[in-house]
Amino acid sequence: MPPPRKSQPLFFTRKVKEIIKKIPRGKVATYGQIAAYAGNPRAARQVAWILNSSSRKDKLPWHRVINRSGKISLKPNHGYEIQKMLLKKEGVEFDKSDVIDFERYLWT
DNA sequence: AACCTGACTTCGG
DNA sequence: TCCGAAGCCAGGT
Repeated sequence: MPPPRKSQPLFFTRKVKEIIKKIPRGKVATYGQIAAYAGNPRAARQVAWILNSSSRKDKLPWHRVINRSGKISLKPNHGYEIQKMLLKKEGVEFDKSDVIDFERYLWT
């Protein structure tokens, strides 16, 4: 007989992880965008939580996720510089205000 | 077991 | 046009 399955609600989390893994190298996505793809346009917050919670163990490209303003949401000395470095490493450019150009780098 | 919080986004006044 | 509040899911206290 089949083993008991984990609770259903993890659907979103799983979906979000799948999507994040699909973000190609050198591209970025926003929290809201990912949430929308996962089925809940307003679940952007959970996306952030998932990254903070499972980015390490699931090897997610967390650095490719930024906020709607095209900027990094992490605070300086709390990952901001690391994320910026990782993106630059992939060829993503930042303007004078540290904003990423969606026209060029947003993953659709 | 209930309440709080979080790397955000959107809607209403 | 700007500011305040709600919304969403899961994990931690």
